[in-house]
Amino acid sequence: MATGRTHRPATRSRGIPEATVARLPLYLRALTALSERSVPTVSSEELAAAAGVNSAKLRKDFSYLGSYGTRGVGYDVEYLVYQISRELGLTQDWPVVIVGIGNLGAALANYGGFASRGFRVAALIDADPAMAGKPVAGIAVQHTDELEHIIEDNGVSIGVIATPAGAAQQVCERLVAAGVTSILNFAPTVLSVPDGVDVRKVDLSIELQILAFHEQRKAGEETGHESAAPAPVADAGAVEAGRKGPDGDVPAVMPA
Amino acid sequence: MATGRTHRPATRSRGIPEATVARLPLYLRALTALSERSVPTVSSEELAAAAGVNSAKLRKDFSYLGSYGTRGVGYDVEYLVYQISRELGLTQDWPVVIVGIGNLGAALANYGGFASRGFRVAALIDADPAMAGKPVAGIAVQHTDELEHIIEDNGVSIGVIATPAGAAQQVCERLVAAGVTSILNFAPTVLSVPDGVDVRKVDLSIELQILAFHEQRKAGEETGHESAAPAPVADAGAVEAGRKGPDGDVPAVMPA
DNA sequence: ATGTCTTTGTGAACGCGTGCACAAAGATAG
DNA sequence: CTATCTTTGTGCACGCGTTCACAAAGACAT
Repeated sequence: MATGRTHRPATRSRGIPEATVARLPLYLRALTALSERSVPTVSSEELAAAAGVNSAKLRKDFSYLGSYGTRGVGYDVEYLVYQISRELGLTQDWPVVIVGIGNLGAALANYGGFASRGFRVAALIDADPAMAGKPVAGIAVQHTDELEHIIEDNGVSIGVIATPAGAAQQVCERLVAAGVTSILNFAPTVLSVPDGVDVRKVDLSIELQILAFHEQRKAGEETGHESAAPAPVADAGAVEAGRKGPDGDVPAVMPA
Repeated sequence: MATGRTHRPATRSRGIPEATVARLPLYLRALTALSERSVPTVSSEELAAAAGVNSAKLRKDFSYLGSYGTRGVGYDVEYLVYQISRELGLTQDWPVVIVGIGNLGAALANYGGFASRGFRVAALIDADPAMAGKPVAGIAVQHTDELEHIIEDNGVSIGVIATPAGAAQQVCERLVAAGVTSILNFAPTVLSVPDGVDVRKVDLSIELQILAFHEQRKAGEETGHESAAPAPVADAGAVEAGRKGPDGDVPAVMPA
């Protein structure tokens, strides 16, 4: 998982567990694919396989939405697509602003899946005056000065932050002050926001580090240490990848 | 949270809970910042605030690594940076390949946080012959034909998939066959992999949909429906954002 | 050396999420 | 109409993760 919810500790929304909400988009995607192939119905087993989850879990997830299946048959694909879309709020239009049009921001602006499913890029915003007016993904970039103006005029409630880490908190505060209540943060920083504002983060660096942890573990087991004692460590990994730094006792100095 | 772990149901690695592993990078980042400011020690309270978590949780997390704190004082910043780095496997070099050099792939290649902390972009791979040889982020893009060759020669065990959804599973299989055992997937598809291979996914579209769900909920509460009954729904949201589609009973047709 | 004060490390309780396993419900055939 | 077969919906138990609250440990002053 690349993100983590912030705030809202156990405030299960309307009885639908957070874990279930996080899977609904997955089901929706699988269902949309079936719909395009004109498949009329699916069983929980088939759909679960397509979404990569357990069928019992899927049935329980759907049970939170209501009884939309038919016993002995399965679920009506079209109907379920509609119900999930509605539950997720995708039957309405969500204008979104992207702040920080660097490599990543531009990539996001160009991302096709963005436009689909009710999301619409209302504006691209960047602090660099040289960027202003330049078209990215067919939309002219606007200067940060316009931020509040844009949010209010378009009724934007979802903001995407793709700025450098240093600027993220400040941008966040301006977005929130202007009326944004949901933020998707790509900057490698912890954002602090007032209650009522949702933040989800996507952090490449964290994901890689988690993978590295497991990778190291696999390599360690492979070469023999079964580690029952607290810490044999010290020479973990070094698999076939040559290089293995001077694993001394001096704290490694970490850039950025 | 933007991603979700796949496989490895309850295989707690070496006694360190998965949830803790996922937070270690967060602590490391906060600690690194402190280190750069030459702060010698931190209390669990301070560090927890910086990382955006509960102090009790942080202490319990650290307790899985060992007793690295001093009661009455706190934690030695440098020492902790080193211990966490070692635990995460960041004291060694991790060559990484990025497959799919479109907008996103290029953004990832240019991402600074990539190079830091032991990760090194070993190669950029794309299926488009026209891309071959073109430099992106100072590295010449190589053709997909070279994939197996590159993986083996560089001892790559971590792969990043930034291809279109349609190509992801196939690329994944080739990566795994060539020896990659950890995959970070940016393509909006469920990847199926053999046991022993870790997959983490980052999915923009899913994140937005989760935000939309909560956003809709907030808007609904605001305008009055406290929803005790199963489903008053139907006119959720439409806040001040003008547009509100014909919210009829015909299943919405979803592009892509 | 003794006492006070701060902060860690953890035992215990609780709640959420998952998965099993089965009863209920409906389709379908005879 | 009855029997059989399929598939949903869910009660229940279990395990992980979070949080509280406090005892133990060490620093520091006297």
